[in-house]
Amino acid sequence: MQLELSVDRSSPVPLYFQLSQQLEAAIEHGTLTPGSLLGNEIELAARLGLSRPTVRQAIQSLVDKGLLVRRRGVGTQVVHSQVKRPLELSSLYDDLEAAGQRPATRVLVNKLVPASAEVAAALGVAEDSDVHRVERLRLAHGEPMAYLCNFLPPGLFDLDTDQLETTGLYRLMRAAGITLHSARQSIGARAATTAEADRLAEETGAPLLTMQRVTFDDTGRAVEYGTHTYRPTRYSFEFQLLVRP
Amino acid sequence: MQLELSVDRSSPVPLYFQLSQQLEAAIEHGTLTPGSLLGNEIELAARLGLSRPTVRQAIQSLVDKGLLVRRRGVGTQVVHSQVKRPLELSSLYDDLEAAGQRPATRVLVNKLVPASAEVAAALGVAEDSDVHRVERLRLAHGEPMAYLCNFLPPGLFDLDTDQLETTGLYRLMRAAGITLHSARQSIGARAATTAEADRLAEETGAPLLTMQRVTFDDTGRAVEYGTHTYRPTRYSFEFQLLVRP
DNA sequence: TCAATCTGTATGTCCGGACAATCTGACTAC
DNA sequence: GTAGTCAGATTGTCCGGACATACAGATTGA
Repeated sequence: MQLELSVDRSSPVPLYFQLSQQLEAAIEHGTLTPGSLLGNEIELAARLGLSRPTVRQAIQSLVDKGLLVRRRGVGTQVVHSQVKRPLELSSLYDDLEAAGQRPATRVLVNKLVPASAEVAAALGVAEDSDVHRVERLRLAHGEPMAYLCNFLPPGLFDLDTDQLETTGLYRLMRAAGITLHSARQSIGARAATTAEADRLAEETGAPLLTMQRVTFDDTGRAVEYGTHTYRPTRYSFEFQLLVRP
Repeated sequence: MQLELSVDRSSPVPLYFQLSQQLEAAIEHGTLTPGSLLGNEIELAARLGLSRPTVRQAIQSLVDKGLLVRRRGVGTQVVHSQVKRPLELSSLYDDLEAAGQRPATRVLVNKLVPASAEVAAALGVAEDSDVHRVERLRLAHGEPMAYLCNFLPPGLFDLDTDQLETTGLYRLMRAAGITLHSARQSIGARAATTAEADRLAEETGAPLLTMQRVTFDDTGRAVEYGTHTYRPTRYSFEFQLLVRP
């Protein structure tokens, strides 16, 4: 049976993107079964009235996502394994929301403070210069899940406490026109101090999962530095990795 | 000043790859400074005697690596931030070796065992069928750093204890012709049991960093399932993430 | 003075074709 | 029977061109 594919040339959506989305949907939906050959590019292009480079571009984007594997002389196959999504720069808020956990946020602190040496180094600003300090408690089902402490350089965008309570920090940044580009992360663990334990309803000395992150926008500016602690009984980092070819 | 670029058409190395490597080296070396424009593609292609698609392919590969940013109507810029390497599917052995830590491995167990339900589900084999069980202690500077417990389906390759002591598991798999494709990881934390604490020279109840991982090859087979525990005072997961556009 | 418009420039998308490299499977020779 | 060889199939690389689109800065108008 042939897969039903078609493209709309009057649409402003690029042709290769239309095709890659349809293929991805077919894989997701199970119409294209794992291990099945995709059929050769030439014929596929002819069937759709597209050129081979356009078809290749569509296929390539799915190869980059890890959904397809190409083999010279063989063809293009759907990957067997259950690839869900290759690790993205995710926000805890979005993750929880996607998991249907209806996250809540309590803003504990939202003020300007002088940058410590550590924060200044991470954000690339002068020591003791003003930076935003935001402390938040993230809850799911009424239970505390994580304590988030973030520092942001001033003047980036308006840090409204009400907005911080109803959405995630990354979403606010994107809405403010900031193009996130990359982040440097560090995940570790340590025993909870008494203050940390109190905030997260754990006991002193209980194991905590920690994450530090500096996020950069596409101009190379550091736009956020965060120190987060998670309750390991409630949260763990799950992600899919791709081997870079 | 113009960057010195050249391609060797007699080389079997693809032209776009030659170019991307030279550009990457120039960025690494500082010849191309962060924020500098790369010069437009048309002229670059003309200067090198290449076509624009080839130049674009070279540039695109560096954009995918996060080293360059393209802006329509503006040009292609070198990213400011200190991108080191976007998260790879790394092996602890390679990581330690790259950090100059001269890792040592002590193989505690290397035998065939019947697969438990958990292992069978992860590897996609029948329950109670034979699988390899490998337990290793990874040390750096004579200090235990991590306890690694791995399960592998039988018949993949020869699991030699001596080789396991002198190199990493991933390197052995690659050497055996297995093409690693993706992995599903989960990073968490928990308190050490007495047995775990003894192995890692920690105290019972001390926080441990945990990682579970299933690795797949390019045919979709699960080739390895691992449960690792790390001493958080000695090890943390550090990596760079890219925002997928 | 400030805002809207225009224009140049650079990347984004798309085409059609050509040849090379590699894998699979069948055929052939020993 | 086994190993080597060959042919077909399919992706990999590369070319040259065309037009669309978006951004930045200069120009123009109010």
